[in-house]
Amino acid sequence: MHHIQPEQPFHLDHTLDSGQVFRWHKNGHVWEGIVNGELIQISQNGSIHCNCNEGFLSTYFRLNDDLDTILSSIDKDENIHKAITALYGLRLVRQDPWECLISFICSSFNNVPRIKLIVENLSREFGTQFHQGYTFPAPEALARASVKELRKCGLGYRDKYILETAQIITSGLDLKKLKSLSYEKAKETLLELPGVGQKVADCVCLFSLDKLEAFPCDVNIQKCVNRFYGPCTNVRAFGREYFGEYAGYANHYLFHYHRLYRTR
DNA sequence: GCCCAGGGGATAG
DNA sequence: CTATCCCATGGG
Repeated sequence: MHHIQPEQPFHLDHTLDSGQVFRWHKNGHVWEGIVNGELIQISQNGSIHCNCNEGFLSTYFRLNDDLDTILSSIDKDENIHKAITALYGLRLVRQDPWECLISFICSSFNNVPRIKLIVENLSREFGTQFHQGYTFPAPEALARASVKELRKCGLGYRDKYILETAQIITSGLDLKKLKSLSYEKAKETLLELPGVGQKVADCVCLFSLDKLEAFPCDVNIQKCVNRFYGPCTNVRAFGREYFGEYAGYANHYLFHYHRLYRTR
């Protein structure tokens, strides 16, 4: 077990319970998740206690992002200010692009507990078993699955999206290479995948491709923006222009705050 | 039982 | 281009 005192503001519960990741579960005071094929155990009691090294923590939890500078830059009004105050230390996570893509295709017209259920089912059925659980399925494993097998995981009508997207990836689309493209170009590529629309593409850009200006727009964010900032036809564009280069942080603070307190 | 969920695709206008 | 409609499933 390592004991680490982060230099950066870091609130573990807000970070892992905010609907950006789906393979983390809290047992008592310890969060457990399978990342890059390994079981990570992490808790926070003043300092961070974990079975991983500081390099992993820094990469996965984006500890090189200067959160105070970022939050200052998005702290534009009383509404976002309340979310920042309530959720201070919430960090965006740097996920694996493939896992992020599949997870958010599953997220459409779905709720968080059920997204978690589906992702666990997929991992159990198509991942690789190791001594502490199942890895997230490789693209090849999903690409050679049958629609019926996928449907058994609870995917519903999304089964074809998952299968066809997996087949496109295995036939030569390297998601990690999208990191080197601009936000617009990366998103354009993602939008060609079945089951990927504006919202899912923005989530993949924000949570796995380092495109911090992405401003995913779901029904919650739509309601937030309309209530706080008035009628708005293009919420994505509004978010990017209003909050700036770190609009994605503003988006996630608003999203989680709205979900916690159900401010209809 | 009922309502709804971090939407996307197809179709019509 | 925008407006509807439908989609499977199970948590709350």
